[in-house]
Amino acid sequence: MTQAGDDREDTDRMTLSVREPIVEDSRADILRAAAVCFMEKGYTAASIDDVARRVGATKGRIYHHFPSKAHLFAEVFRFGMDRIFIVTDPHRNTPGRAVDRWKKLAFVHTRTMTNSKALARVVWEGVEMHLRGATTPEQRAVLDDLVTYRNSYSDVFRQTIAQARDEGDFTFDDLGIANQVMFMALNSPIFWYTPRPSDPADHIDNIAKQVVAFAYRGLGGRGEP
Amino acid sequence: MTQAGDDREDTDRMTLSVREPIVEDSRADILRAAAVCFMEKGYTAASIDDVARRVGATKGRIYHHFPSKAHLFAEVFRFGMDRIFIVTDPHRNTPGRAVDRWKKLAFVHTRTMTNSKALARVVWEGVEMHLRGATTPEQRAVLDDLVTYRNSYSDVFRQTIAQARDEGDFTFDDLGIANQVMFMALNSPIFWYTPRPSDPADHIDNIAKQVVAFAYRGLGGRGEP
DNA sequence: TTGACAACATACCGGGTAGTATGTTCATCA
DNA sequence: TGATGAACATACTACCCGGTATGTTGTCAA
Repeated sequence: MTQAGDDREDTDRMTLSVREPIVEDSRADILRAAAVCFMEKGYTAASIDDVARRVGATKGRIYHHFPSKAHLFAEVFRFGMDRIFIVTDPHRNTPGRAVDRWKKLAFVHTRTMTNSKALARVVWEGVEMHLRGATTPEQRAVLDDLVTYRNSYSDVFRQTIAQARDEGDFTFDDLGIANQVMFMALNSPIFWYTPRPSDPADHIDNIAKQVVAFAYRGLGGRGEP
Repeated sequence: MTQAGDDREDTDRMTLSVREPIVEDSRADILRAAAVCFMEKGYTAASIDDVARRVGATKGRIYHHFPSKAHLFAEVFRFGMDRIFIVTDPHRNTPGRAVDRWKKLAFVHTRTMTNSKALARVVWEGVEMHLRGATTPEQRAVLDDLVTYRNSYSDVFRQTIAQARDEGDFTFDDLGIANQVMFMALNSPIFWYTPRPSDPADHIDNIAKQVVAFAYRGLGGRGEP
């Protein structure tokens, strides 16, 4: 029941993999700072100097690790996608009814998005940039790749709710619309939730629970999740 | 039942009020172009020259009508809020159960948002800018005003769903969370819907209907809206 | 007819920013 | 120990963009 602690991590602590050379720590520091900067100001308004200032360094360090601002952004994007992929992976192919799989997927997804708000916002803006049509062709190529990545993640939910509908647990009309609205509902905390020190420990879980309940019923699920 | 046609207007046709001097047409042209530019590139990336180019003019014309980029943006913001306020106004204080009022409000809101996607996106980004903390104090003041405006609009829905809950037609836990998630669901088409010439005439209505159905059930409404 | 003003266009300036070129320091290894 | 290269910092450039200052054209009223 309580599998808490498996993907818990606050906004300021994100490590790449287990243990890597110091250079990777430096890189990770930059990625974290960049995530916050991009979240606070958006891609265009956030400057490389902003990111450098936040890690207590100068431009030189940034460009030593990343060839361009677009690449830096893309790396944060990928970093965020990796994280959300990893935490949902264990619940992707569990046996049983699809609706039960969905409940766990949705909850873990929402909790992780809310927990790592900065990364989630960068992923969001990355998708937005892709829809708008990124400027340079090189940037375009990098984003294409990542958006494909992100779409494959979306497909996991898409197939799950489709199957749940087939099994009679969900009721909705258009699958594409349902998936989009569901995602917007699940992701909504990254726009209106701001973590405060006074929040109790289970605050985010509580939010995620209510958001998932909304989406569950929105998709036509009966009873309480 | 079918009050269609009262607030229908496509994205490229928005007039200010009924009939005004030519100068106001020129201003309105700029506002329309600015809305599209801000939607396509975002506030920071969209330049005054972009807007000017879109109306087939130069910077001079823009700055003749608007004192600054921030003011131009604010005017589009206000324009969009006015529109959404106007179309929902007739359904705000109708007698009967709150849930019935909500149904009409939500549908008209969603349809209008989807119809005038550009304006809706500008309003969205305006709120975002305010949350991020706008740069200059003057810009801040203008945004404060508009966000208050937009919050008063949000309160209409907030009070409506609160009353509907009191009347036993809706079921949810936290009022604030429910309102936020509901709004995200209702507004979601402005992010994933792109109008195409091949769309049938009732396409947007159809989308709005499904989105409202999702939100209705998400709020705990029973049966079909 | 002329002055005055609206409604722009043109030309220009200054600040900020992505990106580059060039130091500088320090660890490692032959 | 000397050379090499990683990991930065510093200094600089080119460009874009918001804003301004000034020029031009048409209209309208006295």
